Amino acid sequence: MNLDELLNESQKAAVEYNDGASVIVAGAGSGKTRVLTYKIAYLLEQGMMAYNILALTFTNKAAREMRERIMKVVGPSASRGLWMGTFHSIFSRILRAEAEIIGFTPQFTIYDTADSKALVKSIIKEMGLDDKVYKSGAIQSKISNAKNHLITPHVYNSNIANYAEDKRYNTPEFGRIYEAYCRRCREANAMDFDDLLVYTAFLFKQRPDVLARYQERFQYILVDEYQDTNTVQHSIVMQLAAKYGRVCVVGDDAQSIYSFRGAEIDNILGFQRCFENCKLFKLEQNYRSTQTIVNAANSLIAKNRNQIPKTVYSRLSVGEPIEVVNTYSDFEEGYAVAKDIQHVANKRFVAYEDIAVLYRTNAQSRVLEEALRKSGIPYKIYGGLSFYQRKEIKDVIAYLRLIINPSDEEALKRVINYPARGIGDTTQQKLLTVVHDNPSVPALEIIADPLKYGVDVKNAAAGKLQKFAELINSFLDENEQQDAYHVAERVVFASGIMADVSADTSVENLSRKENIQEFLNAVHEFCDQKVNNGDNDIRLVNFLNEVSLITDQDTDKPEDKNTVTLMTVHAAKGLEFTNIYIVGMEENLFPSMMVESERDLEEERRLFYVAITRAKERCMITYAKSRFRNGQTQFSNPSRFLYDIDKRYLRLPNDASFGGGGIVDPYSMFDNAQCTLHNAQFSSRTHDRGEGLFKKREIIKTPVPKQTHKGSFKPVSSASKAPTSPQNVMGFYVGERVEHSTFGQGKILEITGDGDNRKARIDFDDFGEKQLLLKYARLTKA
DNA sequence: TGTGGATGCCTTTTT
DNA sequence: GGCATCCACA
Repeated sequence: MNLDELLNESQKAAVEYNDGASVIVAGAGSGKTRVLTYKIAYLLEQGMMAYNILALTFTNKAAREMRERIMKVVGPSASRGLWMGTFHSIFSRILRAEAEIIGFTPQFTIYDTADSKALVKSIIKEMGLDDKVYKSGAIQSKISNAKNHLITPHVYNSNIANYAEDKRYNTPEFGRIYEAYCRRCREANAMDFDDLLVYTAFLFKQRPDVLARYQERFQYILVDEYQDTNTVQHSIVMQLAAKYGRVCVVGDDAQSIYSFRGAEIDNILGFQRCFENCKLFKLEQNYRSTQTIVNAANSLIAKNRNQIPKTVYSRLSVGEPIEVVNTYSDFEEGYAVAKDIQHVANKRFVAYEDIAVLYRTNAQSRVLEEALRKSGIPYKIYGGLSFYQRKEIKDVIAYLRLIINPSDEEALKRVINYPARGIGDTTQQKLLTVVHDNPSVPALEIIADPLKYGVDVKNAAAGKLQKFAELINSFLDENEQQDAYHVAERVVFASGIMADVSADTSVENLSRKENIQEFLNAVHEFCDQKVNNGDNDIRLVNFLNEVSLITDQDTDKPEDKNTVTLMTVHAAKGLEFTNIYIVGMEENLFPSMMVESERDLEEERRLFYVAITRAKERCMITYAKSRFRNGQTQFSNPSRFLYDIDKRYLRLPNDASFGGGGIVDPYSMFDNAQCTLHNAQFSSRTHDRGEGLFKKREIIKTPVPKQTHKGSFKPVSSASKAPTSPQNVMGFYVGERVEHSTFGQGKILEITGDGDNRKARIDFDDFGEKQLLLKYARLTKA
């Protein structure tokens, strides 16, 4: 391995320094994975054993790809035993090995977010709290947030300030919910995603002997995407590296976009201070994008105050400017993108798979999808429901979970009456009360003989419970004898799931059946692969351990090849495409409406930075004047971020109009003529191109009669065509003649109110003056 | 106990 | 607009 031939100067320096701690700040497209790969290869070459190296990533996909690359460089045998995986998978492995120390069994279940929410919900219900005030989703994320900051229920409840704060927000019982939640997880022998990290951190903290073992084991620690680590992850890395200090973290503060999940950008910003003589390496040469794209992205991110100074540069061709396109509506935006895709595909011979359309929110995908479909462009949408989140798959998995961990209450609740076996809510409630009152008795034992344990049910219900217990027990027996595939197959048929799914032959049910079949195939494949690798331990428990941490990102299917990719900007991180389209570049969408602080805004800007830097050769940015959102047409201004990019790198929709400090789009003339109303009522908000432009909440909500919307917004035939006249979409103005379905024609005398409360006083020819709420009036222009 | 129409909500989401 | 959830009923 000759590093001189493989790496540039700074990459090589970063690879070769291994005496102590280091941070590698890797700009977008600077060969970060390459450096990590060769660093590990280099360590192996220097004589370090593979099993002494720990490499942590955030996704299974990243881990797998890096493992494959390392295997190619050093060969399979040298890389065998490498500890490479996600934080969650590595630490769940450690926790299973040490489970008894922290009061779990090695078969503990991993609750996904849906399980956590369901548990929170039942706790709220059992505590007799109002679920309108205590929303399970919000409570669950607050619990997650507390855990991410290593705040246990005990610590939380010892701080009176927390209680005062919760009281102020009308949720004084949060602390008790949190405590109950942790207790119930424990009783169910279950950990949520956060617990996998939290328990690891606490285990190391409380048991120096255990920590010492792992410190010896992991002689060298590498962490990818360090800008995305949260407090717990940082704490674990610190503890493991404390003894030898041989740790290397890699990341890019400019691409930190997960603070809403607890990621702390300060972890990477301040990492150097955590170790004495910590070396800092910067990878600044971008090998992905044209100079124009890199420069444009730099000029954007320069507007952020909080960052590690660096100069990313490209030595590839200058390339063409980023094209900024505005359209009247979101529909036309979709067609503008589709038209351009056809252009680059036909004229420049760019393959569809080298093209991606990126958006801020998943909700934007629908319109784009429609435009691409009607234009005959093959596409694939990332995100949405993953295979393992589908109801029928979760049902099957719940049975499997119950087999491995009969205390798993969320799984029990899911399957006890699915398929329907006459065990209704009341019976379940009565049963669960007794289960909770007897934490030392296995739930299955109570189900098998409910009357003996005082479950307050009739004989008929007791019999149904008994039968259910027998079913599960027969699965347990099967699991003693058989491999994962045979158990899963037996469950699918004997539980009645297959019969239920086969019962009706509607289209959606057909796919449910296929999904279950596909799931069985996946179990089979898992077993095959293990056996092929010489590992004959193909018990269900092994399959389940893997499956609970798997996501859809990991399942790339061959039939998805050569299609345009549609995804959120978040999902695009780490990927690259020849052509990138960034759509919906509007105020209140990108940056998001939810932005509340300078910090939030900087994160949105980084998100935009991530989006731009996905492009290798060409990037197009679009924004629409009107957009159908949450059932309403909303109007918005171009994103402030467009003004952050040095305009030397942009091709603007109307160059002449750009100089004055704001993008004035061609439709604004039209706008002024039609929207006297807006001028009169919102002049300070909509037409002030100065500071007012960037104020929050500047969307004008225009109630639109539903039918009319569809008719008037269908794009004509091609996207380039001038926009169709938006008849009754934009709102109405004083003096205008209108028509009402009951009152006939009339003239608007006055318009008052805001948003949904907007009213019009109308003088009808035949009915005289009436005051109508625009929201309901269904007026059309006469 | 299961269903259906009304009601409410709504960013991003590596595990 | 779309989806999940909930209460009212059969």
